[in-house]
Amino acid sequence: MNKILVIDDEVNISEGIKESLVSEGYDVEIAYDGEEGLTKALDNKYDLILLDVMMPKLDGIEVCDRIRSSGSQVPVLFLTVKNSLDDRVSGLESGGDDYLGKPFHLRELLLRISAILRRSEWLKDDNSFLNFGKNSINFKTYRAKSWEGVEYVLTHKEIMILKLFSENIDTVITREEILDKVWGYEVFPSTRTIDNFIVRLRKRFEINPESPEYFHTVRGVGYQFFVIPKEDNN
Amino acid sequence: MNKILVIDDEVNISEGIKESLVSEGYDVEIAYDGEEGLTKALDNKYDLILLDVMMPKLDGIEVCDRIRSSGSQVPVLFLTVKNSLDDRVSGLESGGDDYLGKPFHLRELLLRISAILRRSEWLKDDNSFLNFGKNSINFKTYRAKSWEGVEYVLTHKEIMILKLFSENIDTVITREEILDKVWGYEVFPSTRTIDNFIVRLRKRFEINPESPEYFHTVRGVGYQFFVIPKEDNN
DNA sequence: GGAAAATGTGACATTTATGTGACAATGTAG
DNA sequence: CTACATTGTCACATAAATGTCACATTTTCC
Repeated sequence: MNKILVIDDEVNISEGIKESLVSEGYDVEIAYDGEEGLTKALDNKYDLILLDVMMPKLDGIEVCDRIRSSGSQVPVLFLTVKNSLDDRVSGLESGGDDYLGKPFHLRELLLRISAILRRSEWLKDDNSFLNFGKNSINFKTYRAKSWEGVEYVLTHKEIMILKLFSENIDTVITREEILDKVWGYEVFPSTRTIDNFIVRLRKRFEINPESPEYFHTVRGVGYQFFVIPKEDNN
Repeated sequence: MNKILVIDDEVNISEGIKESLVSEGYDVEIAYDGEEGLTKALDNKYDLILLDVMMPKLDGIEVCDRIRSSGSQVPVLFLTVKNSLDDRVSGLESGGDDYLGKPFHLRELLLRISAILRRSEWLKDDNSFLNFGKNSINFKTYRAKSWEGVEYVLTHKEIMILKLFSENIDTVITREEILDKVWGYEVFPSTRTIDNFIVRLRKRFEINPESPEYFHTVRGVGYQFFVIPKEDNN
């Protein structure tokens, strides 16, 4: 069950939200000011934080900054009053967080929450390893060891692409699907970008990048990843 | 072809969306207010509904709720204006809906639509295989095994044509239909091209390409594909 | 605030799936 | 049986897709 922390000093709002979320099956806790919220958030046990921007003591932006500087990557959805949306919020928004202007449709809130959780769920699964040939990838630590024994620390996008491949071994994946899953809907890099990431992966993990064994091109469509099963030489 | 219903009272927006979607190969209808939209939606013949939240007469949330309470599970993608007012707490039930804030990038809209349709297609039926005689085609991996045990990696067009056949077994398909479905509306190769693809398919999958068992010519019209059911030799 | 890393873009080289046309074979109408 | 239209088949041309690199831009981290 997904755990959500609501940080909002307006009791009727936070209680209302809690009630709705609970009835949707979420596990919800409330904090009534920034300090309390920050303390709870640092427990690091939530899947999502709903954060009011305007609060006494410690405002939402500040709370978020501190959460981030503690190293936590938990998604934060800001609740802002219309027109008080200051620039700092929109800046943060692009960093993976989202915001919703108050007052809002409850339904819209629910939709956003489920969208955010759906996305963050993706990297969380514990299929944390991928081995192909003599290469191995650890999705939790972002580390990889290539066939020639070189250790790499992979970047976020590299890991995401590998993760997508690892979940769709053998399947032809279109560039569009890769964009959807890895980049999301709101950014539109050119499809050449994908090709470039493939090039990098090949350089690292293919013995002959020119005639790939694992990362195959499917002309006119996208890419396809096979794992050639390890031979058991017992 | 996927049918999409657009419900939006802003004519320039809905027309614009329609135009783009049509050029992407979707079949689109528009409703200009909630009531009309609801009526059409209840026909239950759409694969996806794009629904503006703010509309006269009957707002989007209400329309969606009524669609849901009619028992329909059609995916609904809301188009919401960020910061929109109206804090009415509505009946809520998130049936796999998504939302998109206006104004939005056209490309983002298209991506979401194709993602949603892909998802619901997936649920429908797993048409990822085709077997005829001793041949087998895997549409996910683009691989095929012929009757004589040869493995082929098929190209995109080959797969698309086979897919078309597999969805229209026993039906005579005209060359024009093949062009529409496989090549789309914006390219016009000569119809001889199709014949060539048929030749290739026959070479690969027919025991006697000269007297085909599966890929039949229908003179003056097009082609027709049968699957001769596998004999169970118990 | 600046350096380093990550990501994105565009130009150019390379590859190849697709498309074309010539000609052969085949079916069909009269 | 003949003539004409349609389709089969092949070899080859080519436009479009991808590979590749160097550099631009953005983000991250001290």
